[in-house]
Amino acid sequence: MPELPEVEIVKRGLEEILVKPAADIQILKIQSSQKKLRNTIDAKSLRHVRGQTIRSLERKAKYIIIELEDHCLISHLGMTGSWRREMEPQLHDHVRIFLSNKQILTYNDPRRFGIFDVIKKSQINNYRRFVELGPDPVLTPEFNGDYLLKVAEGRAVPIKSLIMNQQIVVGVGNIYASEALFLSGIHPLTPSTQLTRKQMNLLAAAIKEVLLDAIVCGGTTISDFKHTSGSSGGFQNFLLVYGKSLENCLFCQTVIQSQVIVGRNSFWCPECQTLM
DNA sequence: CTCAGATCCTGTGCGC
DNA sequence: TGCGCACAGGATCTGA
Repeated sequence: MPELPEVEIVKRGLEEILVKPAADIQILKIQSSQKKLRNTIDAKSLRHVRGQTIRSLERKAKYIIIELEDHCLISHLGMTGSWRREMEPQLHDHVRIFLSNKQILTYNDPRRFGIFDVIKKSQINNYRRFVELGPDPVLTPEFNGDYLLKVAEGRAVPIKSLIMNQQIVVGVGNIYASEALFLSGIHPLTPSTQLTRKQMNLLAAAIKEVLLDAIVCGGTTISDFKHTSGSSGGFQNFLLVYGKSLENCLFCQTVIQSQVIVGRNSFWCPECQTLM
């Protein structure tokens, strides 16, 4: 479900609920389903955050961080995770946060590929899931063509796999990888080592552009991505190749191809995207 | 070390 | 209508 734009939209939605109201909001209680997500939620750590005031929200890669006084709540939406503000419980609710303003914030995740963790604020830079993350294409200027050229050295992987590797660059998932490669005219199977500086410049710019455009549109809803408010995204109406196999390329009318590349379905226009 | 493939889950949609 | 299968937006582990 969620790549960088969707996570950014959810983070902004949570900000509206938790940070924007004039009065500070405290956490009264957190309940966990005790079912395993990617991690097991430590019941003891949930008790530590009782009574703490919510300070701020942050997005790091595809993670959302809710900063409290001494602790942070860290969540990752996996494939099917969502946050919503609603009193009624639903199937696959895993974390329910009872707030001092009498609202309930719930993390729901049918496939349970998501993550919910509580850590001390002082430990955030040592948090194991954060230590090997690459630069953020939206937030950091160090992500550019020169950077991609440098990290591609000695890598035999197809370029699509390279840009989906969160150690190389964060936030790009299966939809936006296909879209960015289309925008930059690069075939997804091109070996990373073979791309020129010019192509890497185009690719870095395309990644930034597509992620920012998708944020402006409120993210991409293919089947179940929802804002915290319950509304859907809009970028699915502007996808150029993802999910469009056998349709015609918008620019040249050539039939769009698809193929599984390193385990993920991939889409491209064989005319606009040439294999080197 | 690098890489491809399997794996963790549930829900949905398709063909038969 | 019902069943079985393929597939889905991610990250991590295994074994070659």
